[in-house]
Amino acid sequence: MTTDISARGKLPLRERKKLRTRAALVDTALALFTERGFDGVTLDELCETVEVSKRTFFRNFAGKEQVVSAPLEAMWNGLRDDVEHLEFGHAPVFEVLRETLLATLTRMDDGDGAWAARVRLSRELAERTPSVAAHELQYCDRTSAAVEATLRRELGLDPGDPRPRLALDLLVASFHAALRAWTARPGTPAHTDLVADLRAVFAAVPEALTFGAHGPSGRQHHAARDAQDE
Amino acid sequence: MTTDISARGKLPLRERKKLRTRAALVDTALALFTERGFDGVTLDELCETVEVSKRTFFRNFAGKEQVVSAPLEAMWNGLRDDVEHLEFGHAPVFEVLRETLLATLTRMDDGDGAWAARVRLSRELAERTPSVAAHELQYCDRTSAAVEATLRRELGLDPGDPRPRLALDLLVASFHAALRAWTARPGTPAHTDLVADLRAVFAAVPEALTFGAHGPSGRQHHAARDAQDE
DNA sequence: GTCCTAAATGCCACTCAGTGGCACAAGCCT
DNA sequence: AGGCTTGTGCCACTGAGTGGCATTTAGGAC
Repeated sequence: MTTDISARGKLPLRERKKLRTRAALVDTALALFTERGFDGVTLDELCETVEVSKRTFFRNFAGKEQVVSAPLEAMWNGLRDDVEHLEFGHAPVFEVLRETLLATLTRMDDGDGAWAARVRLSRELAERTPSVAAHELQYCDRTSAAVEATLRRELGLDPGDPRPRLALDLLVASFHAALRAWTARPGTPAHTDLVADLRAVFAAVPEALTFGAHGPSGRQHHAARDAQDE
Repeated sequence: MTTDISARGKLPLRERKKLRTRAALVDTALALFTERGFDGVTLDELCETVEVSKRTFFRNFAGKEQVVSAPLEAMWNGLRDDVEHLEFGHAPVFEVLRETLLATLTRMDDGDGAWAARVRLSRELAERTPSVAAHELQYCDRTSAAVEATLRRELGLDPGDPRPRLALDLLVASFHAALRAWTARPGTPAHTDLVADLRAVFAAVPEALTFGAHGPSGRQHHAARDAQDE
């Protein structure tokens, strides 16, 4: 089977149909689950609405939870791929990863805010559905493990060195903090708001190790809130 | 119903029987799942072996995964409770949390290594069973959210301040890194080895933000390995 | 010790996510 | 157009998980 992508700039019909089915399942799931709850909608109902068989559903998604977390998984996949092509200079690895995640996140913007809208719905469902949250965390963890392996390989790091994984886990924690701040914003926050919130959280990272009950850092802990005025 | 604990230093029979049932389910599950895989043992089989009904199983555990992650959940519960009773001085919050987790972890040592043995089995199952790993991560995340709320309340922190959660997530990431190092040790590592590994990871934390591809930190990144010689 | 009540357990029927097998349909290539 | 590969739908099934309810067990009052 040859696929003449470069000549026609298009995926084969098979691939296009598959992507359309996936997208239809994601969008319909997010809408129905948001309206009636994750457990309030069976997969039979979802598949009937989209007019595919349940067997097809499971050919596209590993489980019910994954249809909800697909938008965020796409971003983590993007980060994993981006890190594969990174050039590491002398800068701290955490700094490089930070900029990479910001770039990856920025690139998820499809221009019409569709991705951001999906992520919002997905996030809200995750907050009220433990199994969805669990699935997302595990997917993220697995991606981090893959990225860690890349870092070790590219940087020639010792297998016992905990620093790469700590850096990655802090990167992920920052993203999750930004996501929480973003979904807590009033109204319908935009993609750019999420990027801004992530920047603000990154700015607060060094102080995560040093802030105290009463310290001289009081002025700076408004960083996350100030970013919302941009 | 009055329970005369202080007078006799004992839990009521009902509570004791319940704890015994729980422990039997955990130990049997860990043994059977380790031998035949998580998916290779049904709950019907597990309950028949322990001689309780499946209904009772679900009165004790929220799901099949939780019977595996129960030992670690006990530790996170301990940390959550310990943080409720913390005195915060002027030290950095991360430092206080660090010492608290070390104390909590140390206290999980029951003297005969039983808890550590359960955690090892649990950890190994989690590594080869995504749904177990997912459940653990979500439980941990939920506990972190509870601890974060305590920190905010006790320290009078702003709801938008990302630092407490970042500190907590870094604490958790450190524990997971230590757990991975510990289970990777040859032989049957002891409870004290886990404490040592956690100390070593904590020592590496500041550098997680600063290490680079080629930097002047090369000497210190053996901290995790040196701890294994203690 | 007896009796009553609260709490725990077991049994049962059931739902629904998830799986595997296989026939049929659709797309691709020559 | 024909043949082959890939994708889909149908179906039967398993096992985690749930709710209802009868029975058993433990606890407390007298």
